[in-house]
Amino acid sequence: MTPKKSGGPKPGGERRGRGRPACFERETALCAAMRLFWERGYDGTSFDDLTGAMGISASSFYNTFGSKEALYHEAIEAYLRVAGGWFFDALAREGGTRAAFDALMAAAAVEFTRDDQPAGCMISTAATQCSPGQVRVRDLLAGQRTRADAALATRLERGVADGDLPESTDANALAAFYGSLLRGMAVQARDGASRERLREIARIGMLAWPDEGA
Amino acid sequence: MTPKKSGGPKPGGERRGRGRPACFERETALCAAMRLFWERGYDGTSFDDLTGAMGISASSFYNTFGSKEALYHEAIEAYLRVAGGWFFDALAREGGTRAAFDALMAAAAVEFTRDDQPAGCMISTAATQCSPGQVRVRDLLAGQRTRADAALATRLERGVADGDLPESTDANALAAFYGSLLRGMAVQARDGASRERLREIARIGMLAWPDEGA
DNA sequence: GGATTTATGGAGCGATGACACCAAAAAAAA
DNA sequence: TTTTTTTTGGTGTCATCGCTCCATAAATCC
Repeated sequence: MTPKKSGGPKPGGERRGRGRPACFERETALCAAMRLFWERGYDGTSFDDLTGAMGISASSFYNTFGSKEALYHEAIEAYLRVAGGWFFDALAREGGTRAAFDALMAAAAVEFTRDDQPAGCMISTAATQCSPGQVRVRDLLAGQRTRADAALATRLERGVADGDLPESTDANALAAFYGSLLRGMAVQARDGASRERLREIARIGMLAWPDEGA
Repeated sequence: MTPKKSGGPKPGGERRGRGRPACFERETALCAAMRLFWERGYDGTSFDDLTGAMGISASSFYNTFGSKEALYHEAIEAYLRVAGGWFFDALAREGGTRAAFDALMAAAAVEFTRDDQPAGCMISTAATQCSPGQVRVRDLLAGQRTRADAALATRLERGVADGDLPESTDANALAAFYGSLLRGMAVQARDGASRERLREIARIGMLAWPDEGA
């Protein structure tokens, strides 16, 4: 255990161990799994599907990711990090609250219909119906959806505080409305709706924005 | 093979055959299957789950309904007939177009949160993500959703013709908006949202109704 | 180079999936 | 009662599921 390591002990996140190095990149494999889960859902994606798309063997899979369910957890995190950034970006953006939601809904129309990704949203439409054995996965997804709505509500509350919205605004109800609309748009996208059609839905959704006079 | 049939060949729909009568009612068993599919989805529901809930054996199942997929088709029809009537009733109701959609959205909030039924909608949230092997089921569901949106659009077009909506109204886009919102509400219901919360979402959705002045 | 450490491919496990078959049972018709 | 028709329970089949084990290959450290 003399500190004469070859290069550095752990230069960043890259592990420089002693044994044989892996012949795949963890992040790349994870993204492949994410796309597959996104496209097919949790139990629509089999072990063999996963190892095939990730380009690794069953044993590599198991001692790198632990289990299918653990991988799904990581895939969700990867989704939020890699493909779901637009959601949080729109909420964090400068400018008025209405402009933020306008941008959010417009971004959803674009992101749900990218031809380099599966249609719709990985989380919005996942595990809404499932067998008793997958109740943990369902609760995980339901929790993520609740958190998304909570993020919307937080932004709306800030809008009320900033004077962008009437004092009488029910931020939780309005957040639930926009959250519902986003999820419905995700289903439409999955069923093949065009970007323009989603953009229209988003535009109509903004007509429900609380009036100053309300 | 003498043509001396017993009495009447098929008096109505009630089959009075010669052999042993079934010890279960077809409709009752079908409804039990519908509820199970509604709660757990197509592949979240196993053969054994079904036969158990329906109270019949595997062979009775097979020669009464043909296959799991054929039963699912029948369950969808049963859903539309038994539990989905409110949708078409609201669209067919007397009065203005806006009142019809108001009633529709209010009914959705009620129907999605009945304690004598699974939460949400059997069709809205089903098979949005699935394996390649279940593409037929997915297309069936997507088709039903498309038909629902088409029904909304037809009613809206009538509204335009009746003068209830501005000539400039894009009926297809507006139908897609309300269709999306309904599906999002179904997801919320599945995640445990209360009837009052859904009622609020529906109310906000009606704020997007086209202005006469638009 | 030799020892050590780690990843890899492949075979195989028990469980469950949907479905199929068959002899026995039950009820109407003759 | 006998015949005919149909349902029924039980058992079996074949595929797939997620997962595990083990001998081997490939790197690093001494």
